[in-house]
Amino acid sequence: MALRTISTKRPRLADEVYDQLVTAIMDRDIGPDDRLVQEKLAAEMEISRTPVREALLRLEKEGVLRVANSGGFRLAKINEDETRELYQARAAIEGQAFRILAARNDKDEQEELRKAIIDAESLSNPTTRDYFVANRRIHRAFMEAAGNRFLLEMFDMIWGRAMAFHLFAAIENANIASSLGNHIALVDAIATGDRTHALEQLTDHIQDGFNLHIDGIRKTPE
Amino acid sequence: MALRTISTKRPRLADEVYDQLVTAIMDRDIGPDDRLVQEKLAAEMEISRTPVREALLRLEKEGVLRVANSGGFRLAKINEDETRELYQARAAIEGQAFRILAARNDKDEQEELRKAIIDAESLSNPTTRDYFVANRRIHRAFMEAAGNRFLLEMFDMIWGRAMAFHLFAAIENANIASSLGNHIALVDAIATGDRTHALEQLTDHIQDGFNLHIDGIRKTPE
DNA sequence: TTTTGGGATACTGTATACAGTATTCAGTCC
DNA sequence: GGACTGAATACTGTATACAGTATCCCAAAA
Repeated sequence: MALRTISTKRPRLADEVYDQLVTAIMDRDIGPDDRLVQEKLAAEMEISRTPVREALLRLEKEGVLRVANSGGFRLAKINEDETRELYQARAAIEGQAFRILAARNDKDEQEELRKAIIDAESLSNPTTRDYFVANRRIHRAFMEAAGNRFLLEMFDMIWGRAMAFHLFAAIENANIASSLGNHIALVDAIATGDRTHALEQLTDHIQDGFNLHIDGIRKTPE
Repeated sequence: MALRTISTKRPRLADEVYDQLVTAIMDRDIGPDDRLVQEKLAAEMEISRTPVREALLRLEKEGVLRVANSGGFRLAKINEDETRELYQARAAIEGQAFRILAARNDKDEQEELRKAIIDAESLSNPTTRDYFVANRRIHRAFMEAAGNRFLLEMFDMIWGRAMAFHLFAAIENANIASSLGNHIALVDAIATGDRTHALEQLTDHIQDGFNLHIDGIRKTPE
């Protein structure tokens, strides 16, 4: 007899709260001016403060929220310097994954990646958020293929941060469509098996993204 | 009147618990066979379960602890594959920092680093833990110099994980002294201003550390 | 001896209660 | 009117209480 073990993780309200907050942030239901207060949120969701507190503290530790000086939490803000540092970190993480992929140079794997890219890019009537999500999904596919759980974890941290910082809000003001579409070229670069070349291609790609963001930020009205 | 603002962060018991657990893990007071139970810990520290719970959940999210199947938390274990992945991630993060430092090539900065290394390496009658701490401090100095807060954050994550995994326990069985002492050479590599060269030196250095660990793990009795 | 049933136990997650501190605001004095 | 004082308020952190579920253990049956 070979029965699979049942995924034995009981649902926790804290996770639910966490997810709701994250999507609320992505959907801009929570903006930089909103103050998140444990009691208020708990009342609104009709649960106790305990799980709300847990979720908020988690988001704070992740750098998504900051304690407001007058109690409660606010969205963390990011400036141009931090944006640059975030992209630098991104290059480090994703660059390593690309080196791994190019060294392995597995054709089947590359075919999978191509399919994933095409699938993610087939958007009908996309919003800015859709673009963000698709882009993230594509890049995450590369990371998953590389198969290093720590790199993947850090990837998630960085992109979660980007989400929290409303970085993609800035993109609204830029030409976002141009940032999608070069992804197949990245797979091609991996397929050459040349680690340096693959890394260069990715670095350029990320640099493009960075420039896009900076343009967007500069155009964003205060 | 110019009085300094008082560091306005109230102490939280949860942080205290967290710190105590971390040092207990590093000191091997908590081993892989111990089960950490909220109520027990709370009773022992003579506080309520709430802050204990918070600290435990944080450590779990950081990958230091795992929920034991019969309730409570256990130290997370690591195998050879994961060790390799951890070092790969390390190379990505610290490598990026080295590239930044080499590109900047600031002589004063390098002098500071040399001093920091000499200071950290002057150990009298050191234990394995002392070596680990010194090594961590040295490498962290490089990261701080690079000045990217996200890279630094990820560095802490990785080294925290290494600590939790008792990776340095494995080193006990290897020749640890040989892993210290090459750090000045790393600064020299940065000082050439050649990014590729600096990166190579670091990669070798990390590879040495990895080999040391693997040797240690293989020698470790089950 | 091995299996099965059921109750005790252990432990977590959630709710609620309590205490302490920072912030706000109204009232008072100049 | 503006500055200061003290009380009310708002909010967090910690403690305690409660409920539900998985695990363990022992007695009884096959």
